[in-house]
Amino acid sequence: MASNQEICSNTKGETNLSLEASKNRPGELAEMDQVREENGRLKLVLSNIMKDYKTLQQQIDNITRTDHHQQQEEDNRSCDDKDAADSSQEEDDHDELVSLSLGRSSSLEAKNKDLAVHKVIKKDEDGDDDMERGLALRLDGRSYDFSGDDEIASGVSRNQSSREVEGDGASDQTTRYPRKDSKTMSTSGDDENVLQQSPAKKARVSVRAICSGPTMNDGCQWRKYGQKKAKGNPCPRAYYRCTMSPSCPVRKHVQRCHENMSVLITTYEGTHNHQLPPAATAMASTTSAAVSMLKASSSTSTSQPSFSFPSTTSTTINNTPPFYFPNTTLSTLQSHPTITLDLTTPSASSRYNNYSSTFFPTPQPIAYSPPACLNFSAPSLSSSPSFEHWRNHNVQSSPSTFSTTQLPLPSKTPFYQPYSYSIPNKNTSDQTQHQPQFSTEKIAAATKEITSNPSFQSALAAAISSIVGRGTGGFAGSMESHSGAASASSLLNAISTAESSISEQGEKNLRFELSPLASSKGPLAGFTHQGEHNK
DNA sequence: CGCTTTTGACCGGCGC
DNA sequence: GCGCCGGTCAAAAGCG
Repeated sequence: MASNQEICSNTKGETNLSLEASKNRPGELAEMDQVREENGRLKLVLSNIMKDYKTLQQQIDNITRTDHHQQQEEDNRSCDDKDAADSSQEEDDHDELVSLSLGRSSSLEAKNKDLAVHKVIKKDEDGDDDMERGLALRLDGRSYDFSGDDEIASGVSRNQSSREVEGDGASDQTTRYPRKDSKTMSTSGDDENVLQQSPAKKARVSVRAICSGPTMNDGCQWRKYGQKKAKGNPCPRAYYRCTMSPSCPVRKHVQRCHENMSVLITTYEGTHNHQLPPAATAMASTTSAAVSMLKASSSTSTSQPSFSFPSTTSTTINNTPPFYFPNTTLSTLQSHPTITLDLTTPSASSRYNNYSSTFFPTPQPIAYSPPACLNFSAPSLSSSPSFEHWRNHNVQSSPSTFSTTQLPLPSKTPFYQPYSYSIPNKNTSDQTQHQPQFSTEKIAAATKEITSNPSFQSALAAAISSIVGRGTGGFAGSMESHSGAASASSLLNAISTAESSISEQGEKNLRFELSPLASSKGPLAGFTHQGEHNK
């Protein structure tokens, strides 16, 4: 607050000085006007930020209180009857999930989330400028995820907010991310400060994708600063740093999988501290989201040196459902929590069957649907598509299309419900009809438009990872309860980003797969895109 | 000429 | 303490 006033007074002072100067140099009047305008804008932005902050603070308080209350209830219940508590816990979880999961908006909160995300979409329909506004709204949603002390998230939010104010946030960024020389940066990057609170090292997001080029095009500008042979892989690992801002702490390293040379493993680390082009926003924000998830996971699940989704560790701790998403693994090995997205295998059934047997405390009696799959043929993308276009487009999907009726499991399996992210579900009474409406259309339309743009693959992968990761139970209920909207918005953002990315880089024959378990046990959250794009 | 890439050296963390 | 290893630096080379 004090800083707010300070800034305001400073801006006034600057304006006065500017007026003085303008007397002497009338030629600068226009410039002064600009400065004044900018000051006004900054004030507006500041007041908006403060408003948002207060709102979020209130929400965080509410969440904290609710959580505390729930915790007490659970404790009491466990004292009464353990078995009964387990079942009721499950139901409780279910109920909680209803409020947590997007699309299962039986609670007011979930409705709000849906609404928030809906806003994003609506904004996205209007073009780039509005997409930025959408990002601002997304920021609102995202902010739910993290209380003010979560700097990882705020790193993302900062990015988004800077977009929101169309570059005026740069000064803010400068304040938060003081420029450092490269020497300092190498050992204490900004995002390291961000992660200082976390006992673990920088979290990473790793993406495995089939890519013929030396790197995936993720929309960012990278400069190679090193190459080294890593142990166990004859293929050298290339190290890149983001060059879009001199102080940007983000690094990535790229390495070919020696088992399959067509597979490129890209690992991202850190959070961008600058504005990003649309094509890079999704990856940046979602990697940050994934990092946040990892951080949350590590904070709640410390007993295992390494785990993969689904993990019951966090479930046990948080009474939240374990995550079960194919081709995604979470590892805290080497003190570097890493979320890995495998976009290279259509099915990872064997792998994840193992997981299911390993991690699921009780047999899963429910026979799940076959892998959810989207299969679309896309029309040519002659003009830049919009979400309006996407939404208006009829989805040609099989009954087994990616939908909340399959993706998430039946009510008896609350485990997977957090991932029933059909975002704009307004009618909770008719989920099967309405839930998939948004997500399916959205994704389906996106797939139609999207070609085999590797950058999109990575971006969407990261987006999905963030979505998925947030439900892993690593989050406390309160966190989780708010993560869906933000994560889903990450997905949306990824899609919108892909839109722009594609329109810029138009490529052909997208096939994006995040295949689900083909087996009976998996909650099959997978979809396949097949689209064509004629430049 | 300026920017990027290459590549050997160096550094710090970690395990033994 | 030592060695291994991942990661980074920085000078040299390459490139447009």
